[in-house]
Amino acid sequence: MARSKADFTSLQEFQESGDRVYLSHLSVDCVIFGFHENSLKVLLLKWKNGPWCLPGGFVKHKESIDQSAIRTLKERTGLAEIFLKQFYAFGDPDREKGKRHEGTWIGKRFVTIGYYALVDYSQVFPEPDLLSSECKWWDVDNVPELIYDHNQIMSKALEALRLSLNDHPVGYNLLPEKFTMPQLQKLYETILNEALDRRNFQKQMISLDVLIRLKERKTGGAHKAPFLYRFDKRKYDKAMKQGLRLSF
Amino acid sequence: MARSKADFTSLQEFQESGDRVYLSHLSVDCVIFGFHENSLKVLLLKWKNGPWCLPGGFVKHKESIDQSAIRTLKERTGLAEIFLKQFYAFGDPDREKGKRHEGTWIGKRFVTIGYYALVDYSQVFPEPDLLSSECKWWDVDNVPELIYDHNQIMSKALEALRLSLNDHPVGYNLLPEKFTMPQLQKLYETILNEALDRRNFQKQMISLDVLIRLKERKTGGAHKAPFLYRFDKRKYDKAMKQGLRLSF
DNA sequence: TCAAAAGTGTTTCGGATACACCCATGA
DNA sequence: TCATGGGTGTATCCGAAACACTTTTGA
Repeated sequence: MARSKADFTSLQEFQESGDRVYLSHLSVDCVIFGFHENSLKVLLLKWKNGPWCLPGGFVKHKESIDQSAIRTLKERTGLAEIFLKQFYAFGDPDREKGKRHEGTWIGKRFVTIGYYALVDYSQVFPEPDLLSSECKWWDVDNVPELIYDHNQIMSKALEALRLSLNDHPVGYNLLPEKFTMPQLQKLYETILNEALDRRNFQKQMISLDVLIRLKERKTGGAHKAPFLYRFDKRKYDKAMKQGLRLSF
Repeated sequence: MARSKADFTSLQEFQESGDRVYLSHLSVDCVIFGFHENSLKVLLLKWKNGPWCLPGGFVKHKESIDQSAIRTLKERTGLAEIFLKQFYAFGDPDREKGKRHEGTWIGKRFVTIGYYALVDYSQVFPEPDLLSSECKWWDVDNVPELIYDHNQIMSKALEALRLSLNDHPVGYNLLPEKFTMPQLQKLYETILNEALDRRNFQKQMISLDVLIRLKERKTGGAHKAPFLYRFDKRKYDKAMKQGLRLSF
């Protein structure tokens, strides 16, 4: 799939005729979550000589907003077929306070649709684009000041993710293919920001009936070797669709 | 507040220069729920010589999307300060299949943001507008075929409303100021589309701590006179903000 | 041999569910 | 007087939460 920014050869051209390729007034912002070293990360972008922001994009004339988010994600992480969820639309007229580029296409007012994504940290090689100088992971509870209302968008995404734990499993795409129960627990604890009982957690996860315990154990570490698990993709997807009833 | 359609004196003018007043490519659609005679109703609009649809509107240049939904609601029901919630954005490029007005402003592709509202049926006097010939309440499980993807939007709104019962009270704005416990129960049963135990329901509602039982009883009907209740607005609002943990 | 992590099972408790009896009212 | 709807209380059950002991491993 083509990179959206590549439709233009310069920022100036982009500012002058974004209209030709994209719907005006409408953007998509992605809160890309990853999990690494027992903490939840977000992928952020830094504008050249500017502030940090969420990776976002615009909506092409014949593209759905979902596709637009998928494309944005692909550009930034190289990943396809990952979990992506629309969570809220942000439409205050002054949400983009301090916006520059007055008079250009990009300088118009934009309503943005927020998506959050869950990706496998270890598979991602962050890359900046035409407009940005850096792209890297930040710890969710230590993000810098972001442009416009992006801090608020991120908070709302995190809140949506937390709420989703009550009726959907999480972990596929966020963890490596094989993982241990303690790893899965750390993930939940990190998202929820609270400690959980080891034994009750295990019972609850197993009762979801989306895990397969492998014969292997994770060796190498000190202490007793934990079992490895993987998700039963079919059952996992079913649970994602149907919804569960858990409580954290 | 001015009626949005009143910014133009004719449909033609509207088609030619909607741009002047509104953001292009962006609309708002409202699923307005009411409760009457033990069934859940939606307020629908009929285009002149055309199909039924959800009341919708466009977003003015200096207006938030929320304000736009509030305005739309006001136009249709005359009501202000009622409960309104954004639930999803619909952005398929071909969601408006069969769209007319090719080449005009209104004929462009629109991404629409869905809101649902809960209103007191008895306070509403539906009125059509410039573009529509009829405006009336329909039973939610008996709506006609709607334009574009509006049936889908309505379903999604209903689903969102059902889900919200799990963590938020409902009834304020949807019921008259004073109401009986059986009325409240009917409301829940209607939204959830299932029967609930009378005694357990009452216990659950009282445990929410948002109701005030009045001295009066509802007289006039046959049989034993039920108590009247009203909501404790302060506690109700708090519960709306904080969220509850119920289960239906 | 010991500290630290991981595997597993039992008890307890509270909230949800199921259920029954009495009361008021108009027909 | 009786059918219908409304008010209230209690027993039960299931799932969540609390909790303890054993096993493995490298240091």
